[in-house]
Amino acid sequence: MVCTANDLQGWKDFPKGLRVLLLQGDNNSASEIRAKLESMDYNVSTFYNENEALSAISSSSKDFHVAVVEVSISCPHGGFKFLENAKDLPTIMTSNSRCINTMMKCIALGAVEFLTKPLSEDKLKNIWQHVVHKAFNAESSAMSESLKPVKESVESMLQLETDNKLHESTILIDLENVSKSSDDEHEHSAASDKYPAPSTPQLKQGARLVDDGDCHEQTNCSIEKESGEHDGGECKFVETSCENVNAESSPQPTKPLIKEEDDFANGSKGESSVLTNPQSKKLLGDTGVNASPNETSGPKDSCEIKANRKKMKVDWTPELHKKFVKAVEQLGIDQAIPSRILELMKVEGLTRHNVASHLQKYRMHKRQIMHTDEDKKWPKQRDTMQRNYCMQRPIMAYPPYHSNHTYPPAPVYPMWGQPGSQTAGVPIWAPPGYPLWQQPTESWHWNLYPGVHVDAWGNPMLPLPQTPCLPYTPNIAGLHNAKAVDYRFGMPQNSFDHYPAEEVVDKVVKEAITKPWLPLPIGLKPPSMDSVLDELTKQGIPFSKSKASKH
DNA sequence: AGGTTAATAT
DNA sequence: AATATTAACC
Repeated sequence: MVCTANDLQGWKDFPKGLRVLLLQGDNNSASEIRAKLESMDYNVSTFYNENEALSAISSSSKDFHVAVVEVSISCPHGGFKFLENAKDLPTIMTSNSRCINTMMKCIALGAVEFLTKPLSEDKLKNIWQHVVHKAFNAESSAMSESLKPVKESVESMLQLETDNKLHESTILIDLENVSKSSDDEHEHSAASDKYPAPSTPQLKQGARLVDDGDCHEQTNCSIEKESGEHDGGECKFVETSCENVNAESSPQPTKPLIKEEDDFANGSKGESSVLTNPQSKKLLGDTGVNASPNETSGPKDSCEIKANRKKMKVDWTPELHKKFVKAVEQLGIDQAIPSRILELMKVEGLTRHNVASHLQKYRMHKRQIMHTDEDKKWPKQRDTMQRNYCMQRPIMAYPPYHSNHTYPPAPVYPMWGQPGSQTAGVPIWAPPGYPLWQQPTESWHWNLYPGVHVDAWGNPMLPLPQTPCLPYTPNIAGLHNAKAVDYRFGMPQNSFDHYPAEEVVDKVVKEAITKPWLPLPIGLKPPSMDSVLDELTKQGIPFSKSKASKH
Protein backbone atom coordinates (compact mmCIF):
# COMPACT_ATOMS: atom_id res chain seq x y z
CA MET A 1 0.00 0.00 0.00
CA VAL A 2 1.93 2.91 -1.21
CA CYS A 3 0.73 6.23 -0.24
CA THR A 4 2.15 9.41 -1.52
CA ALA A 5 1.02 12.92 -1.15
CA ASN A 6 0.10 12.98 -4.73
CA ASP A 7 -2.11 10.05 -4.36
CA LEU A 8 -4.10 11.93 -1.91
CA GLN A 9 -3.96 15.26 -3.50
CA GLY A 10 -7.39 15.08 -4.89
CA TRP A 11 -8.98 13.51 -1.95
CA LYS A 12 -12.49 14.18 -2.83
CA ASP A 13 -14.55 12.26 -0.44
CA PHE A 14 -12.54 12.75 2.62
CA PRO A 15 -12.48 10.94 4.93
CA LYS A 16 -13.35 8.07 2.74
CA GLY A 17 -10.34 5.95 2.18
CA LEU A 18 -8.64 7.17 5.29
CA ARG A 19 -6.22 4.51 6.29
CA VAL A 20 -6.80 3.16 9.71
CA LEU A 21 -4.43 0.96 11.56
CA LEU A 22 -6.42 -1.30 13.75
CA LEU A 23 -4.63 -3.10 16.52
CA GLN A 24 -6.77 -5.42 18.54
CA GLY A 25 -6.17 -8.31 20.82
CA ASP A 26 -8.87 -10.60 19.69
CA ASN A 27 -10.32 -11.52 16.43
CA ASN A 28 -13.91 -10.85 17.22
CA SER A 29 -13.37 -7.40 18.37
CA ALA A 30 -11.14 -6.66 15.46
CA SER A 31 -13.49 -7.87 12.82
CA GLU A 32 -16.38 -6.08 14.36
CA ILE A 33 -14.59 -2.82 14.40
CA ARG A 34 -13.16 -3.38 11.03
CA ALA A 35 -16.55 -4.04 9.59
CA LYS A 36 -17.90 -0.88 10.99
CA LEU A 37 -14.99 1.16 9.81
CA GLU A 38 -15.16 -0.27 6.39
CA SER A 39 -18.80 0.42 6.17
CA MET A 40 -17.80 3.99 6.52
CA ASP A 41 -15.34 3.61 3.74
CA TYR A 42 -12.36 3.70 5.91
CA ASN A 43 -9.45 1.67 4.76
CA VAL A 44 -8.60 -0.66 7.56
CA SER A 45 -5.47 -2.65 8.20
CA THR A 46 -5.84 -5.03 11.05
CA PHE A 47 -3.10 -6.17 13.37
CA TYR A 48 -3.25 -8.49 16.27
CA ASN A 49 0.26 -8.10 17.34
CA GLU A 50 1.71 -4.95 18.68
CA ASN A 51 5.11 -5.53 17.23
CA GLU A 52 3.74 -6.20 13.85
CA ALA A 53 1.79 -3.07 13.97
CA LEU A 54 4.83 -1.18 15.02
CA SER A 55 6.92 -2.55 12.28
CA ALA A 56 4.17 -1.70 9.89
CA ILE A 57 4.23 1.92 10.80
CA SER A 58 7.97 2.08 11.00
CA SER A 59 8.41 0.59 7.63
CA SER A 60 5.72 2.59 6.03
CA SER A 61 4.38 4.88 8.60
CA LYS A 62 3.17 7.27 6.01
CA ASP A 63 0.59 4.87 5.01
CA PHE A 64 -1.61 5.32 7.99
CA HIS A 65 -3.57 8.30 9.00
CA VAL A 66 -4.95 7.14 12.27
CA ALA A 67 -4.67 4.20 14.57
CA VAL A 68 -7.23 2.50 16.70
CA VAL A 69 -5.49 0.50 19.35
CA GLU A 70 -6.78 -1.69 22.05
CA VAL A 71 -5.50 -1.29 25.53
CA SER A 72 -5.20 -4.75 26.81
CA ILE A 73 -4.71 -5.08 30.48
CA SER A 74 -3.69 -8.64 30.17
CA CYS A 75 -0.99 -7.92 27.71
CA PRO A 76 2.39 -6.96 28.99
CA HIS A 77 2.57 -3.90 26.89
CA GLY A 78 -1.11 -3.53 26.42
CA GLY A 79 -0.84 -1.26 23.47
CA PHE A 80 1.17 1.34 25.24
CA LYS A 81 4.24 0.36 23.43
CA PHE A 82 2.59 1.09 20.20
CA LEU A 83 1.23 4.30 21.49
CA GLU A 84 4.58 5.49 22.61
CA ASN A 85 6.20 4.63 19.38
CA ALA A 86 3.63 6.07 17.14
CA LYS A 87 3.80 9.63 18.15
CA ASP A 88 3.18 10.95 14.74
CA LEU A 89 0.18 8.87 14.19
CA PRO A 90 -3.01 10.03 15.79
CA THR A 91 -3.79 7.13 17.98
CA ILE A 92 -7.07 6.33 19.56
CA MET A 93 -6.95 3.96 22.42
CA THR A 94 -9.80 1.65 23.10
CA SER A 95 -10.64 -0.63 25.93
CA ASN A 96 -13.39 -2.39 27.72
CA SER A 97 -12.01 -0.94 30.82
CA ARG A 98 -13.19 2.35 32.09
CA CYS A 99 -10.44 2.65 34.53
CA ILE A 100 -9.64 6.24 34.73
CA ASN A 101 -6.02 5.63 35.39
CA THR A 102 -5.73 3.68 32.24
CA MET A 103 -7.44 6.39 30.34
CA MET A 104 -5.20 8.98 31.78
CA LYS A 105 -2.18 7.00 30.98
CA CYS A 106 -3.24 6.70 27.41
CA ILE A 107 -3.83 10.33 27.05
CA ALA A 108 -0.68 11.18 28.85
CA LEU A 109 1.24 9.03 26.50
CA GLY A 110 -0.13 10.86 23.58
CA ALA A 111 -3.33 9.17 22.64
CA VAL A 112 -5.68 11.53 20.98
CA GLU A 113 -8.65 9.93 22.53
CA PHE A 114 -9.75 7.09 24.65
CA LEU A 115 -12.81 5.22 23.61
CA THR A 116 -14.56 2.71 25.73
CA LYS A 117 -15.90 -0.35 24.09
CA PRO A 118 -18.09 -1.23 22.51
CA LEU A 119 -17.19 1.10 19.77
CA SER A 120 -20.37 2.42 18.37
CA GLU A 121 -20.54 3.75 14.91
CA ASP A 122 -20.90 7.14 16.34
CA LYS A 123 -17.58 6.81 17.96
CA LEU A 124 -15.87 5.34 15.00
CA LYS A 125 -17.15 7.45 12.26
CA ASN A 126 -15.62 10.54 13.65
CA ILE A 127 -12.13 9.35 14.07
CA TRP A 128 -11.14 11.18 10.96
CA GLN A 129 -11.36 14.37 12.93
CA HIS A 130 -8.21 13.48 14.71
CA VAL A 131 -6.46 13.26 11.44
CA VAL A 132 -7.53 16.66 10.42
CA HIS A 133 -6.77 18.03 13.77
CA LYS A 134 -3.33 16.66 13.66
CA ALA A 135 -2.82 17.83 10.16
CA PHE A 136 -3.59 21.33 11.13
CA ASN A 137 -1.94 21.44 14.45
CA ALA A 138 1.30 19.76 13.83
CA GLU A 139 4.27 21.75 12.79
CA SER A 140 4.45 21.39 9.12
CA SER A 141 7.95 20.14 9.49
CA ALA A 142 6.85 17.58 11.97
CA MET A 143 3.78 16.71 10.11
CA SER A 144 3.95 13.31 8.71
CA GLU A 145 3.71 13.08 5.01
CA SER A 146 0.41 11.38 5.12
CA LEU A 147 -1.11 14.29 6.89
CA LYS A 148 -0.10 16.94 4.48
CA PRO A 149 -2.39 15.83 1.75
CA VAL A 150 -5.12 15.65 4.29
CA LYS A 151 -4.53 19.17 5.20
CA GLU A 152 -4.46 20.28 1.65
CA SER A 153 -7.50 18.35 0.89
CA VAL A 154 -9.39 19.86 3.72
CA GLU A 155 -8.17 23.24 2.76
CA SER A 156 -9.46 23.00 -0.71
CA MET A 157 -12.61 21.53 0.62
CA LEU A 158 -13.15 24.46 2.80
CA GLN A 159 -12.31 26.78 0.06
CA LEU A 160 -15.00 25.38 -2.06
CA GLU A 161 -17.40 25.98 0.65
CA THR A 162 -16.45 29.55 0.64
CA ASP A 163 -18.58 30.34 -2.24
CA ASN A 164 -21.80 29.67 -0.55
CA LYS A 165 -20.72 29.69 2.97
CA LEU A 166 -18.33 32.31 3.89
CA HIS A 167 -18.02 31.16 7.37
CA GLU A 168 -16.67 27.83 6.48
CA SER A 169 -13.51 29.15 5.10
CA THR A 170 -12.80 30.97 8.20
CA ILE A 171 -12.07 27.75 9.81
CA LEU A 172 -9.27 27.33 7.47
CA ILE A 173 -7.89 30.67 8.20
CA ASP A 174 -8.04 30.02 11.79
CA LEU A 175 -6.47 26.70 11.44
CA GLU A 176 -3.72 28.17 9.44
CA ASN A 177 -3.29 30.59 12.13
CA VAL A 178 -3.15 28.00 14.75
CA SER A 179 -0.70 25.85 13.03
CA LYS A 180 1.64 28.71 12.67
CA SER A 181 1.81 29.31 16.31
CA SER A 182 1.66 25.78 17.40
CA ASP A 183 4.50 26.23 19.76
CA ASP A 184 2.53 28.32 21.97
CA GLU A 185 0.75 26.25 24.43
CA HIS A 186 -1.90 28.78 24.97
CA GLU A 187 -2.58 29.15 21.39
CA HIS A 188 -2.76 25.50 21.24
CA SER A 189 -5.29 25.06 23.87
CA ALA A 190 -7.21 27.87 22.43
CA ALA A 191 -7.26 26.12 19.17
CA SER A 192 -8.39 23.01 20.78
CA ASP A 193 -11.16 24.84 22.42
CA LYS A 194 -12.41 26.09 19.22
CA TYR A 195 -11.84 23.16 17.07
CA PRO A 196 -11.92 20.03 18.99
CA ALA A 197 -11.63 16.94 17.01
CA PRO A 198 -13.67 14.58 18.98
CA SER A 199 -14.61 11.24 17.82
CA THR A 200 -17.16 10.73 20.41
CA PRO A 201 -20.58 12.03 19.77
CA GLN A 202 -20.92 15.58 20.69
CA LEU A 203 -23.40 17.18 22.88
CA LYS A 204 -24.61 19.13 20.01
CA GLN A 205 -25.31 16.08 18.06
CA GLY A 206 -28.25 15.36 20.09
CA ALA A 207 -29.40 12.88 22.60
CA ARG A 208 -27.65 10.07 20.97
CA LEU A 209 -24.67 10.37 23.10
CA VAL A 210 -26.64 9.43 26.07
CA ASP A 211 -26.93 5.87 25.03
CA ASP A 212 -23.32 5.02 25.23
CA GLY A 213 -22.66 7.58 27.73
CA ASP A 214 -21.98 5.74 30.94
CA CYS A 215 -19.58 7.78 32.82
CA HIS A 216 -18.58 9.35 29.64
CA GLU A 217 -18.86 12.93 30.37
CA GLN A 218 -17.29 12.66 33.66
CA THR A 219 -14.32 10.72 32.60
CA ASN A 220 -13.71 12.80 29.65
CA CYS A 221 -13.71 15.85 31.69
CA SER A 222 -11.25 14.41 34.03
CA ILE A 223 -9.03 13.45 31.26
CA GLU A 224 -9.14 16.82 29.81
CA LYS A 225 -7.72 18.40 32.82
CA GLU A 226 -5.23 15.73 33.31
CA SER A 227 -3.97 15.67 29.85
CA GLY A 228 -3.65 19.33 29.84
CA GLU A 229 -0.97 19.04 32.37
CA HIS A 230 0.76 16.15 30.89
CA ASP A 231 1.31 16.36 27.30
CA GLY A 232 3.63 19.13 26.61
CA GLY A 233 3.31 19.43 22.94
CA GLU A 234 3.11 17.12 20.08
CA CYS A 235 0.08 15.14 20.81
CA LYS A 236 -2.43 17.55 21.94
CA PHE A 237 -5.36 16.20 23.61
CA VAL A 238 -8.53 16.58 21.80
CA GLU A 239 -11.34 17.54 23.91
CA THR A 240 -14.35 15.48 23.67
CA SER A 241 -17.87 15.61 24.69
CA CYS A 242 -17.58 17.99 27.52
CA GLU A 243 -17.99 21.25 25.86
CA ASN A 244 -17.50 22.98 29.04
CA VAL A 245 -15.96 25.15 31.18
CA ASN A 246 -12.77 25.22 32.95
CA ALA A 247 -11.00 23.74 30.03
CA GLU A 248 -10.05 27.16 29.00
CA SER A 249 -7.86 29.61 30.55
CA SER A 250 -8.37 30.89 27.15
CA PRO A 251 -5.89 33.49 26.19
CA GLN A 252 -6.85 36.93 25.32
CA PRO A 253 -8.11 37.23 21.84
CA THR A 254 -5.52 39.09 19.98
CA LYS A 255 -7.04 38.76 16.64
CA PRO A 256 -10.16 40.31 15.48
CA LEU A 257 -12.85 37.88 15.86
CA ILE A 258 -16.38 37.66 14.90
CA LYS A 259 -18.57 35.51 16.85
CA GLU A 260 -21.28 33.42 15.61
CA GLU A 261 -24.00 32.92 18.00
CA ASP A 262 -26.24 30.11 17.34
CA ASP A 263 -29.37 29.51 19.08
CA PHE A 264 -29.01 26.28 20.78
CA ALA A 265 -31.31 25.64 23.55
CA ASN A 266 -30.55 27.90 26.33
CA GLY A 267 -27.80 26.65 28.43
CA SER A 268 -25.60 25.10 25.89
CA LYS A 269 -24.54 27.98 23.93
CA GLY A 270 -22.95 26.58 20.92
CA GLU A 271 -20.72 29.43 20.36
CA SER A 272 -17.66 29.25 18.38
CA SER A 273 -15.41 31.99 17.49
CA VAL A 274 -12.79 32.31 14.94
CA LEU A 275 -9.72 34.30 14.94
CA THR A 276 -9.17 36.37 11.99
CA ASN A 277 -5.72 36.77 10.92
CA PRO A 278 -5.26 40.04 9.17
CA GLN A 279 -2.10 38.80 7.62
CA SER A 280 -3.54 35.70 6.29
CA LYS A 281 -3.54 35.92 2.60
CA LYS A 282 -5.14 32.61 2.38
CA LEU A 283 -8.18 32.33 0.34
CA LEU A 284 -10.43 35.00 1.47
CA GLY A 285 -7.68 37.11 2.63
CA ASP A 286 -8.96 37.87 6.00
CA THR A 287 -12.25 36.90 7.17
CA GLY A 288 -13.96 37.69 10.25
CA VAL A 289 -16.79 35.37 9.91
CA ASN A 290 -16.69 32.14 11.54
CA ALA A 291 -18.29 28.85 11.47
CA SER A 292 -19.27 26.02 13.54
CA PRO A 293 -16.76 23.30 13.28
CA ASN A 294 -18.82 20.91 11.39
CA GLU A 295 -16.86 19.41 8.66
CA THR A 296 -19.26 19.32 5.88
CA SER A 297 -17.93 16.40 4.04
CA GLY A 298 -17.31 14.22 6.95
CA PRO A 299 -19.38 11.16 7.38
CA LYS A 300 -22.63 12.71 6.64
CA ASP A 301 -24.96 11.47 9.24
CA SER A 302 -22.58 12.26 11.98
CA CYS A 303 -22.04 15.80 11.08
CA GLU A 304 -25.46 17.08 10.92
CA ILE A 305 -24.74 19.80 13.27
CA LYS A 306 -26.87 22.38 11.83
CA ALA A 307 -24.87 25.22 10.65
CA ASN A 308 -27.11 27.71 12.11
CA ARG A 309 -25.05 30.72 11.68
CA LYS A 310 -27.00 33.65 12.68
CA LYS A 311 -25.92 37.01 13.51
CA MET A 312 -22.30 37.54 13.26
CA LYS A 313 -21.20 39.69 15.99
CA VAL A 314 -18.23 41.67 15.06
CA ASP A 315 -15.84 42.11 17.80
CA TRP A 316 -13.95 45.26 17.22
CA THR A 317 -10.74 44.22 18.67
CA PRO A 318 -7.91 46.64 18.80
CA GLU A 319 -6.42 45.14 15.71
CA LEU A 320 -9.57 45.48 13.80
CA HIS A 321 -10.07 48.93 15.06
CA LYS A 322 -6.61 49.81 14.06
CA LYS A 323 -7.36 48.72 10.60
CA PHE A 324 -10.41 50.78 10.71
CA VAL A 325 -8.60 53.84 11.82
CA LYS A 326 -5.95 53.33 9.29
CA ALA A 327 -8.51 53.12 6.59
CA VAL A 328 -10.23 56.20 7.78
CA GLU A 329 -7.06 58.13 7.75
CA GLN A 330 -6.02 56.86 4.47
CA LEU A 331 -9.22 58.04 3.03
CA GLY A 332 -9.29 61.30 4.71
CA ILE A 333 -12.20 62.55 6.57
CA ASP A 334 -14.34 63.47 3.70
CA GLN A 335 -13.91 60.17 2.05
CA ALA A 336 -14.27 58.13 5.11
CA ILE A 337 -17.52 56.50 4.39
CA PRO A 338 -18.41 53.00 5.33
CA SER A 339 -18.10 51.47 1.93
CA ARG A 340 -14.67 52.82 1.29
CA ILE A 341 -13.48 52.07 4.71
CA LEU A 342 -14.66 48.60 4.20
CA GLU A 343 -12.72 48.32 1.02
CA LEU A 344 -9.55 49.50 2.57
CA MET A 345 -9.86 47.37 5.57
CA LYS A 346 -10.06 44.30 3.44
CA VAL A 347 -11.57 42.31 6.15
CA GLU A 348 -13.85 39.87 4.65
CA GLY A 349 -16.90 39.04 6.50
CA LEU A 350 -17.16 42.51 7.67
CA THR A 351 -20.11 44.30 6.30
CA ARG A 352 -20.69 47.84 5.40
CA HIS A 353 -23.15 47.99 8.19
CA ASN A 354 -20.60 46.88 10.63
CA VAL A 355 -18.31 49.58 9.54
CA ALA A 356 -21.02 52.15 9.54
CA SER A 357 -21.92 51.27 13.00
CA HIS A 358 -18.38 51.47 14.10
CA LEU A 359 -17.93 54.72 12.37
CA GLN A 360 -20.87 56.03 14.20
CA LYS A 361 -19.43 55.09 17.45
CA TYR A 362 -16.10 56.42 16.46
CA ARG A 363 -17.48 59.78 15.68
CA MET A 364 -19.43 59.89 18.80
CA HIS A 365 -16.40 59.15 20.78
CA LYS A 366 -14.51 61.84 19.08
CA ARG A 367 -17.17 64.29 19.71
CA GLN A 368 -17.45 63.27 23.26
CA ILE A 369 -13.80 63.61 23.86
CA MET A 370 -13.85 66.94 22.31
CA HIS A 371 -16.58 68.09 24.52
CA THR A 372 -15.06 67.17 27.74
CA ASP A 373 -11.65 67.65 29.05
CA GLU A 374 -9.95 68.05 25.79
CA ASP A 375 -11.15 71.52 25.48
CA LYS A 376 -9.44 72.50 28.58
CA LYS A 377 -6.35 70.54 28.14
CA TRP A 378 -5.67 71.32 24.66
CA PRO A 379 -4.34 74.81 24.70
CA LYS A 380 -1.48 73.56 26.72
CA GLN A 381 -0.57 70.56 24.70
CA ARG A 382 -0.84 72.12 21.42
CA ASP A 383 2.47 73.78 21.46
CA THR A 384 4.36 70.81 22.58
CA MET A 385 3.58 68.14 20.17
CA GLN A 386 0.75 68.57 17.88
CA ARG A 387 1.90 70.82 15.21
CA ASN A 388 3.72 68.29 13.24
CA TYR A 389 1.02 65.84 13.65
CA CYS A 390 -1.56 67.47 11.63
CA MET A 391 -2.85 69.47 14.39
CA GLN A 392 -6.20 68.43 15.33
CA ARG A 393 -7.29 71.83 16.17
CA PRO A 394 -7.02 75.14 14.71
CA ILE A 395 -3.97 76.92 15.70
CA MET A 396 -5.81 79.77 17.00
CA ALA A 397 -6.57 79.06 20.52
CA TYR A 398 -8.41 82.13 21.43
CA PRO A 399 -8.31 84.49 18.60
CA PRO A 400 -8.78 88.06 19.49
CA TYR A 401 -11.84 88.33 17.49
CA HIS A 402 -14.42 90.89 18.12
CA SER A 403 -17.58 89.11 18.41
CA ASN A 404 -20.37 89.79 20.70
CA HIS A 405 -20.88 86.17 21.17
CA THR A 406 -19.25 84.22 23.82
CA TYR A 407 -17.41 81.05 23.18
CA PRO A 408 -19.33 78.09 24.20
CA PRO A 409 -17.09 75.72 26.00
CA ALA A 410 -18.75 72.81 24.39
CA PRO A 411 -19.58 73.74 20.89
CA VAL A 412 -22.70 72.40 19.42
CA TYR A 413 -22.90 70.85 16.06
CA PRO A 414 -25.82 72.21 14.31
CA MET A 415 -26.97 70.17 11.46
CA TRP A 416 -28.91 72.72 9.73
CA GLY A 417 -26.38 73.36 7.11
CA GLN A 418 -27.58 71.46 4.14
CA PRO A 419 -24.53 69.88 2.75
CA GLY A 420 -24.18 70.41 -0.87
CA SER A 421 -26.95 72.86 -1.18
CA GLN A 422 -24.43 75.52 -1.61
CA THR A 423 -20.80 75.62 -1.10
CA ALA A 424 -19.31 79.00 -1.16
CA GLY A 425 -22.35 80.58 0.25
CA VAL A 426 -22.61 78.53 3.30
CA PRO A 427 -21.25 80.11 6.33
CA ILE A 428 -18.39 78.01 7.32
CA TRP A 429 -18.31 78.37 10.96
CA ALA A 430 -17.78 74.77 11.37
CA PRO A 431 -14.12 74.06 10.99
CA PRO A 432 -12.67 70.93 9.57
CA GLY A 433 -13.00 68.19 11.92
CA TYR A 434 -10.72 65.77 10.38
CA PRO A 435 -7.73 66.60 12.38
CA LEU A 436 -9.71 65.78 15.38
CA TRP A 437 -10.02 62.43 13.90
CA GLN A 438 -6.59 61.65 14.98
CA GLN A 439 -6.82 63.22 18.27
CA PRO A 440 -5.31 61.17 20.97
CA THR A 441 -8.12 59.68 22.79
CA GLU A 442 -7.42 58.30 26.11
CA SER A 443 -11.01 57.63 26.71
CA TRP A 444 -11.36 55.31 23.82
CA HIS A 445 -10.74 52.12 25.55
CA TRP A 446 -9.84 50.26 22.44
CA ASN A 447 -6.68 52.03 22.35
CA LEU A 448 -4.13 49.47 23.15
CA TYR A 449 -1.30 51.80 23.49
CA PRO A 450 -2.07 54.39 26.01
CA GLY A 451 1.34 55.80 25.72
CA VAL A 452 1.33 56.20 22.03
CA HIS A 453 -2.09 57.30 21.20
CA VAL A 454 -1.11 58.83 18.07
CA ASP A 455 0.09 55.70 16.55
CA ALA A 456 -2.70 53.65 17.75
CA TRP A 457 -5.10 56.06 16.34
CA GLY A 458 -3.82 56.12 12.98
CA ASN A 459 -0.32 57.04 12.76
CA PRO A 460 -0.37 60.72 12.48
CA MET A 461 3.30 60.64 11.89
CA LEU A 462 2.72 59.48 8.44
CA PRO A 463 1.88 62.11 5.96
CA LEU A 464 -1.67 61.94 4.92
CA PRO A 465 -1.70 62.11 1.22
CA GLN A 466 -5.22 63.22 0.93
CA THR A 467 -5.35 65.45 3.83
CA PRO A 468 -2.25 67.47 3.98
CA CYS A 469 -0.99 68.19 7.35
CA LEU A 470 -1.28 71.80 7.58
CA PRO A 471 -2.25 73.65 10.56
CA TYR A 472 -5.78 74.49 10.47
CA THR A 473 -6.42 77.86 9.13
CA PRO A 474 -9.72 79.39 9.68
CA ASN A 475 -9.10 81.90 7.05
CA ILE A 476 -11.02 80.07 4.52
CA ALA A 477 -11.91 81.08 1.09
CA GLY A 478 -15.57 81.35 0.66
CA LEU A 479 -16.26 82.86 3.94
CA HIS A 480 -15.98 86.33 2.92
CA ASN A 481 -19.55 87.19 2.93
CA ALA A 482 -20.35 85.44 6.06
CA LYS A 483 -20.72 87.95 8.73
CA ALA A 484 -20.63 85.35 11.31
CA VAL A 485 -17.10 84.55 10.61
CA ASP A 486 -15.80 87.98 10.28
CA TYR A 487 -13.74 87.51 13.28
CA ARG A 488 -11.55 85.22 11.42
CA PHE A 489 -9.96 88.04 9.76
CA GLY A 490 -9.11 89.52 13.00
CA MET A 491 -6.57 86.88 13.41
CA PRO A 492 -3.14 88.08 12.77
CA GLN A 493 -1.84 86.36 9.78
CA ASN A 494 1.42 85.47 11.28
CA SER A 495 -0.14 83.38 13.87
CA PHE A 496 -0.12 80.62 11.36
CA ASP A 497 2.99 78.91 10.49
CA HIS A 498 1.89 78.09 7.08
CA TYR A 499 -0.59 79.37 4.78
CA PRO A 500 -2.66 76.56 3.46
CA ALA A 501 -2.82 75.93 -0.18
CA GLU A 502 -6.02 76.55 -1.95
CA GLU A 503 -6.83 72.94 -2.27
CA VAL A 504 -6.31 72.46 1.35
CA VAL A 505 -8.58 75.26 2.12
CA ASP A 506 -11.16 73.90 -0.16
CA LYS A 507 -10.90 70.60 1.44
CA VAL A 508 -11.24 72.07 4.80
CA VAL A 509 -14.26 73.96 3.74
CA LYS A 510 -15.78 70.96 2.24
CA GLU A 511 -15.20 69.00 5.32
CA ALA A 512 -16.68 71.61 7.45
CA ILE A 513 -19.74 71.64 5.35
CA THR A 514 -20.20 68.02 4.93
CA LYS A 515 -19.28 66.96 8.39
CA PRO A 516 -21.11 69.30 10.59
CA TRP A 517 -21.03 66.87 13.42
CA LEU A 518 -17.42 67.44 13.91
CA PRO A 519 -16.46 69.77 16.60
CA LEU A 520 -15.56 73.30 16.17
CA PRO A 521 -12.05 74.27 16.89
CA ILE A 522 -11.36 76.21 19.90
CA GLY A 523 -11.88 79.80 19.41
CA LEU A 524 -14.61 79.33 16.94
CA LYS A 525 -18.19 79.31 17.63
CA PRO A 526 -21.16 78.72 15.55
CA PRO A 527 -22.83 81.75 14.22
CA SER A 528 -26.11 82.68 15.61
CA MET A 529 -29.07 81.40 13.80
CA ASP A 530 -30.06 84.86 12.93
CA SER A 531 -26.82 85.73 11.31
CA VAL A 532 -26.93 82.63 9.26
CA LEU A 533 -30.44 83.16 8.13
CA ASP A 534 -29.62 86.67 7.43
CA GLU A 535 -26.77 85.63 5.30
CA LEU A 536 -28.81 83.15 3.44
CA THR A 537 -31.41 85.73 2.78
CA LYS A 538 -28.86 88.09 1.45
CA GLN A 539 -27.67 85.49 -0.95
CA GLY A 540 -31.13 84.74 -2.05
CA ILE A 541 -31.00 81.26 -0.74
CA PRO A 542 -34.34 80.04 0.40
CA PHE A 543 -34.58 78.40 3.69
CA SER A 544 -37.10 77.13 6.05
CA LYS A 545 -36.85 78.35 9.52
CA SER A 546 -38.63 75.42 10.95
CA LYS A 547 -36.33 73.08 9.24
CA ALA A 548 -33.34 75.05 10.23
CA SER A 549 -34.16 74.90 13.84
CA LYS A 550 -35.11 71.33 13.73
CA HIS A 551 -31.84 70.18 15.00
C1' DA B 1 -27.87 52.80 -3.12
C1' DG B 2 -25.65 54.18 0.51
C1' DG B 3 -24.85 57.18 4.62
C1' DT B 4 -26.39 58.73 8.97
C1' DT B 5 -28.97 58.50 12.91
C1' DA B 6 -32.03 56.43 16.21
C1' DA B 7 -33.79 52.43 18.37
C1' DT B 8 -33.05 48.03 20.00
C1' DA B 9 -30.56 44.11 21.65
C1' DT B 10 -26.94 41.70 24.22
C1' DA C 1 -23.12 50.68 31.02
C1' DA C 2 -21.00 49.77 26.88
C1' DT C 3 -21.21 48.45 22.38
C1' DA C 4 -22.96 45.98 18.46
C1' DT C 5 -26.97 45.28 15.39
C1' DT C 6 -31.19 46.56 13.20
C1' DA C 7 -34.39 49.66 11.56
C1' DA C 8 -35.60 53.99 9.77
C1' DC C 9 -34.79 57.98 7.59
C1' DC C 10 -32.82 60.95 4.08
